[in-house]
Amino acid sequence: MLDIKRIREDFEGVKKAVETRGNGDFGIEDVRTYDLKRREILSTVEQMKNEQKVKSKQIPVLKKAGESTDALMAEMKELSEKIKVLDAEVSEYEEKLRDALLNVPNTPYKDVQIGEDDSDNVELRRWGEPTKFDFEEKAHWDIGEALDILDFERAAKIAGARFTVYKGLGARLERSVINFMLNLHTEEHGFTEILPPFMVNRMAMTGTGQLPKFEEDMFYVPQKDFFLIPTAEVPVTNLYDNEILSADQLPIYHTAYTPCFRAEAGSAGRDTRGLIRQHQFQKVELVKFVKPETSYDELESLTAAAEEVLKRLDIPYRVVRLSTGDLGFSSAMTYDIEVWMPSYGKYVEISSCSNFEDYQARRANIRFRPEEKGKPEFVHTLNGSGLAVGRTVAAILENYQQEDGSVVVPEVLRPYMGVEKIVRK
RNA sequence: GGAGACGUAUCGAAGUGGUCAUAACGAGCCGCACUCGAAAUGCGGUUGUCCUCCGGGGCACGUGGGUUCGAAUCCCACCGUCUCCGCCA
Repeated sequence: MLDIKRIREDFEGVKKAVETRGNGDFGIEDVRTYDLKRREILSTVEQMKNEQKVKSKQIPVLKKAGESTDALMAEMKELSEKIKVLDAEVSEYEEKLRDALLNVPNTPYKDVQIGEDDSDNVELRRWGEPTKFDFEEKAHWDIGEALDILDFERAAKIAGARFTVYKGLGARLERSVINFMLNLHTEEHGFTEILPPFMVNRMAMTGTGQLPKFEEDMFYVPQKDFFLIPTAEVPVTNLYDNEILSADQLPIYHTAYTPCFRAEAGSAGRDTRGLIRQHQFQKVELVKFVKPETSYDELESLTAAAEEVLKRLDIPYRVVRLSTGDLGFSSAMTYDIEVWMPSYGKYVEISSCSNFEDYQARRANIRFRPEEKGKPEFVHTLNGSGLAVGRTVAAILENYQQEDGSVVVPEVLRPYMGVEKIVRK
């Protein structure tokens, strides 16, 4: 969430920044109202509590001296009642303030171009050229079914639409991609691997910004009030919630492989075929906890680490910077890496690398002590896919397909795959 | 799932209704003294947050409620940890 003090001091500026996302002002006017109201009552009740504290110390003294405390106790009872009423009002406004604040998104970074949606995203660079074929290329779902390595029909029987069964070398390809990515990030990019729970509680979901606004996008386990994680960002970022880290612990780099679960509410009819949009998909995530002054450099290196996966797989991609209108709720700036997908005839998102600045850290209360005796400050958090595994598999199948229906295995994956080519068995 | 114990600062731990929560006691850590240096010893320091008319004040003993003039202390719920039993990959 945003710093309430910043909203107090620069209300118009913050409001304007938030409004560049479209969709109005996200109730930021209410934030100001509740904040004012809360502070007004708080000052009064705190004075009364001070009086209560001072006077109640006289009671044991009077008792010891054998004097009557009746008059004082009666007076204190009255005071106590008043405090109770005002305390309830303070809590009420505090809760309203927090709710309102949780529904205000992050303010975009100054470098982010103002725009309405993804059509205003800016392409920053391209790597490689879109793959050309001298035969009629097929989509990955057709390739996968023909090779008997992807089975969408049987997945639908046991779970429903938007699920996939991987089989044989298909399952092995998915696993190879995961291991390749994890090894690259841990061995060459300095990330420490985490294997987190795949379900989290409400507080974790709120810490990274999925709740309270996006509950309908999540799979929910009512029995325990758990949510299936929509991304490893949630468990991994919240690893350090309510902690004060020491300065020499930073930066912290974590990578995690997890399945991700998304209800895909409201996206019916989009990407209905293949691996692109699933209720469950696998992902290797990159998460960073850094000092504020370094976070934009860290965003560059995080993005570079994710790009490196596609470079080594030798698959063409491009990097775009999202406009204010396309930016995720908690993000201040995001680079999307988009992979060339022949069946779509265009670049498709395969990673989203974001700097959340202190927005998530404030929600999850993740701080660090700048120097020995210094006051704790919020860290900056970043994350990005490194990469989405299903989409990577789809991109491999499509970009490496051969005229005879087989798929050549990218060089770097061969040690993991044990074969150079996927052919129909 | 059943029975029980526990949750206080960096750690161990005391406090079981009042005027000792920055919190006893012990350890750790930081500084100073002593020393050629170290150990030992001695002295001092060592939470966070909110409000503020910048004088000061409020809150926090796992979390949230309740009782009371007053709660770390009594009551209720929840969360977590540990032990025993049951079940189980």
